[in-house]
Amino acid sequence: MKKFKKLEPVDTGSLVDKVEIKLLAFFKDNNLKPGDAIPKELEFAESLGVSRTVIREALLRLRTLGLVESKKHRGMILKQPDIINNFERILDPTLLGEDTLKQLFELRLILEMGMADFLFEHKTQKDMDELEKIVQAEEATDTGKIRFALDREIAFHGKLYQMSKNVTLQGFQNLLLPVFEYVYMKETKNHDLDSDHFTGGKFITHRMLLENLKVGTPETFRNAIRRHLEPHFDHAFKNSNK
Amino acid sequence: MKKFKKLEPVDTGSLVDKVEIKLLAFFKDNNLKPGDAIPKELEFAESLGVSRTVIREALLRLRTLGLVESKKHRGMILKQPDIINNFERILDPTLLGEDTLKQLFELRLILEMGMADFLFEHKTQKDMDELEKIVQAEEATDTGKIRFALDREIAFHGKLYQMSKNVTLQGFQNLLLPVFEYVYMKETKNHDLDSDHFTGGKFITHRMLLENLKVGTPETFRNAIRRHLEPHFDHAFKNSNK
DNA sequence: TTTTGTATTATGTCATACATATAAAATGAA
DNA sequence: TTCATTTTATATGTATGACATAATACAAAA
Repeated sequence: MKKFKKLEPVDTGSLVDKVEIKLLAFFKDNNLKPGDAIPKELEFAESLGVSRTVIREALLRLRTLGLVESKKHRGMILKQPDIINNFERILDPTLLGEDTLKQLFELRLILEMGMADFLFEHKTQKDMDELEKIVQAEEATDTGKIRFALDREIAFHGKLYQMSKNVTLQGFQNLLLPVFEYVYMKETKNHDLDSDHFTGGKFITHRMLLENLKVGTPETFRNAIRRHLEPHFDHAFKNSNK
Repeated sequence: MKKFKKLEPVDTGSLVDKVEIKLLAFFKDNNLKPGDAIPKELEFAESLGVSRTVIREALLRLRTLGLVESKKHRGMILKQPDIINNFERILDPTLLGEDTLKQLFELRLILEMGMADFLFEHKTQKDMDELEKIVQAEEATDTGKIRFALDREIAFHGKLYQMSKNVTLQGFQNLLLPVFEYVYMKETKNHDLDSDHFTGGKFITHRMLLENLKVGTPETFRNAIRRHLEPHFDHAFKNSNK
């Protein structure tokens, strides 16, 4: 077979792709910041030499990602992209594959293990009081019913996320919540575990975590919550080894 | 003043919004999974009673989010949404506000603190050998130059993420990397710190982390990396208190 | 059998028109 | 002049129709 010189593949990318890149470059080059207004669709169309349709599609992508916001009928401005919000629409457990679900579940474990320092740094008395209430409420109810156990889990751990004072992290927690619920229910169903497995018995309870948060350090808290999450870690590792 | 019956506010959401919701419902109701083909634009347009323009915009959103993929000129299929990839384009530190940058930086600290268990669970000999090489390479070079210090940070910590065997987490790391670089450069510039502040001196070095990974436990490793990240935590907390 | 041509089809792009919400300008009343 | 109201200009939202183009299947030709 005769050898030919290599032939570079032609640029097959769509116009919209190119325009999107040009737009992003435009924002950067002009040092535009969130809140700044951007040119009109027709102006872009003219200066880039494409139809308004293409401009609209490129801008729509950026809008979908939250980088620009359209003030209806008045123009568009640059926006602080809200990373979290967009995920929510598509992060439906029923639309996700098993592997993705598993990874997101792991991610949640990682977040809870990692936020200890921020809890201790930012906690307030008000936070602690509220957490106390949550724990008291759950101690007052009868245990054993898995569905309620899940609700209590969410209340307690959700409060922790909130106490981190990092709204991006909180957004994440909301995002991962359906995934958590989904996997949680599957865990408890598949393996016929009683809820004690998660909230009581030999494991660290919410009460113990709360006390640790009062008198402990980030280090002691990490060790405590690690043991509290033990069954979930077990679950994550078990599946990873099959 | 005469009292009127309440007048429900009219639905002011755009057509595209509604269509997007309808499309998502369609996918769920028909139990469509990644890989399945979906109807054509014109079919949607007809059955939903709107123009092809609206259908296209709604579908474009879902494409931007990675939920559907368009096989050029052949149709569209459902896709496993690649959550991470899309955000790389817009997560440009120069386009983000200070507060978002700060939160993303914190998020990175949280991730590194939280992944210890997964490192120990999934590490392989090959991983450890590669990490050894990375550390040796950085020990062989002259220290002091901040830019190189940053490269070494990225190499070492990037490898850690990779060792977690969680690709979503790795995607996150890639996502957050520009933010990290940006904040890192600002930290070192603003406070005139020498790179020893980050890599040597009284702090935990990469070498020490590696040794810990060999003979330690998740618990000891967490404490070690916590001290390794000390200056970054300081930075995060300092800003949060002003 | 292999190659080449052709029809079909769905998305990509363009052009144009009109609807409509908003803000700014113009107008009118006090 | 000042305030309230109306008008107007404008940019996005939506609709329609057209054609280009790439992927595919299938027929025709070698």
